[in-house]
Amino acid sequence: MAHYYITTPIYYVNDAPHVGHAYCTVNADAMARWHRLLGDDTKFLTGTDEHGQKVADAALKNGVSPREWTDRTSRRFREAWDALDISYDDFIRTTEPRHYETVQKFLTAVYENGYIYKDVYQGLYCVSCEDYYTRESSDDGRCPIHGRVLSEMQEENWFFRLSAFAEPLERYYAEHPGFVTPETKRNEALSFIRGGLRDISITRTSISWGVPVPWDDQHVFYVWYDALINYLTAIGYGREDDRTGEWWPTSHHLVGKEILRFHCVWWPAMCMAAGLEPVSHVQVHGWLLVGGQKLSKTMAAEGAVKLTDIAPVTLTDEFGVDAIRYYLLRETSLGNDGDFSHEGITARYNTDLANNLGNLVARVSTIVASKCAGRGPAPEPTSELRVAAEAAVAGAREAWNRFAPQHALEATWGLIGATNAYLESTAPWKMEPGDALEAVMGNALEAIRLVSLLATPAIPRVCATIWSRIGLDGAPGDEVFDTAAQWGRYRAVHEIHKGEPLFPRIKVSDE
RNA sequence: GGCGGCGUAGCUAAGGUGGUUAGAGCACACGGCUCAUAAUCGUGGUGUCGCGGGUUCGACUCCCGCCGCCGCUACCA
Repeated sequence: MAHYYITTPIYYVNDAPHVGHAYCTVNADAMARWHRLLGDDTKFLTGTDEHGQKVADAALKNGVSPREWTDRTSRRFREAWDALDISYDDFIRTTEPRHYETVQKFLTAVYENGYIYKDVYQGLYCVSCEDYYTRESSDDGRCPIHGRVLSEMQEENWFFRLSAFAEPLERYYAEHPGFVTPETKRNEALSFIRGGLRDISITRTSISWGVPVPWDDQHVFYVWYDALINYLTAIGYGREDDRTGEWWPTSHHLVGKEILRFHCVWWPAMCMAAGLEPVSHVQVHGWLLVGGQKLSKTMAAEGAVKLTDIAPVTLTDEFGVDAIRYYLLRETSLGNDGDFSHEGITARYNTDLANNLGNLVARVSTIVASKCAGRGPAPEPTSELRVAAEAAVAGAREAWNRFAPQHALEATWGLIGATNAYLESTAPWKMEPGDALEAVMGNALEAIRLVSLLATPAIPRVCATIWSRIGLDGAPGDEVFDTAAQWGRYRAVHEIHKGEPLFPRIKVSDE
């Protein structure tokens, strides 16, 4: 059985979960669901990053221990993912013992391979920020936030010999053309590598909220350095339950463009240094941007103006989980930035979900109820709809496989359109009950069955509802895709339940 | 400053080792249908493919310049 391992970044607990996090997580979730549908042994990992000075500070400010603070803030992410039907298999927290163990094993390997050494870090330090700035990022020697003069500070740190990996990284990129997608992001990473790599300091003595350095108990690892290793923690690297051989290196990291460098440069170099093959694929996505569009009343009432101010649950409350998932997956092509707007969600909802999908299910249900005694008839072995269905199956399969939810959904909606057109041309509402009518309705029901199968990775909840409304047992994912996707599996035994509209139209008032 | 990207119909945008009428969706208009959530089906675009040059038999697609917007430029989750 094929293995499929996909990860999101672990989100920093000091952030509140927002639409940007949801965008990435929903995309990863859809891919995980797609691979489960294919019958792959799938592991979908997400989690929270909980170390670092800022977390310790926030805990202090709130009068609780870092542990309590992260328990509280990490939980918010799980709640957001519950609201979005995120089917993660594992939720990792960097403060878990298993993570400490893996990080220490991993970095000990790097250390023993000679890629970690001690040196003095010199930098411009802002006392107020408790943070370092580079010459370039400082405001002419002053802190860009506080405006005070930065002081020259020194700290003895352990360094990672990143500079040793410029050439190995270039070779790795050359030998693995699909390592980073899309290609523009791959080029960005490569040009960074070609621009020369400097060693990086990976430990801190000034703080204690981190993973201790096993060979030097005065130090803890710098957050980014322990965070990346979470992908290995989840598969047991360096521990008794080590299953790295099963899940690695054929794995997929879905990451936002802002953390490209860490995942496409640091991380593969770290793996090489530890004697491990780097991850096989990093899929970089762009950002959703909020234009000047009007926000909904709910959103406006919460003072939302930036994407990062919009809580996912605000959206699922207003539109429903399937609508939001659909919008996030359908509206933009992964890898490019996209627009996020209330109007956009409403438009997608009304046109694609209410008018096309919801209404199709409703009209078919009604006709079957009145003319087929409420029992769905069997499809014909051949039909013009079968041609459209097979095209949709092929298109969706191909798109899901290349990490293109937008196109998978486009292909799926092609079948919805073809089915609506098929009904127009056959006009079953004018036909007398009988074989001809039954054939038409059977074909339409079969198309609906296939639509709910193809759309399941994106909108699992409503697909399961449709599945049961057309009288099928279980859920769309119960049968392996290659079998389920074949035309003609709908049988003339199913009772149809009309039910309430799946997506009641949203009235748009012009203001 | 350096590197890179973007600019295509009212809106969102696809595409292309240069080559028949530049493909879509939304919105809009007209027509059909009335099973359906005022849904659906059909038809409808004289779009300077940012501006100006160049290469070419031919460029939206290649080259140069310009304008506008945006990223990255290392230890900031």
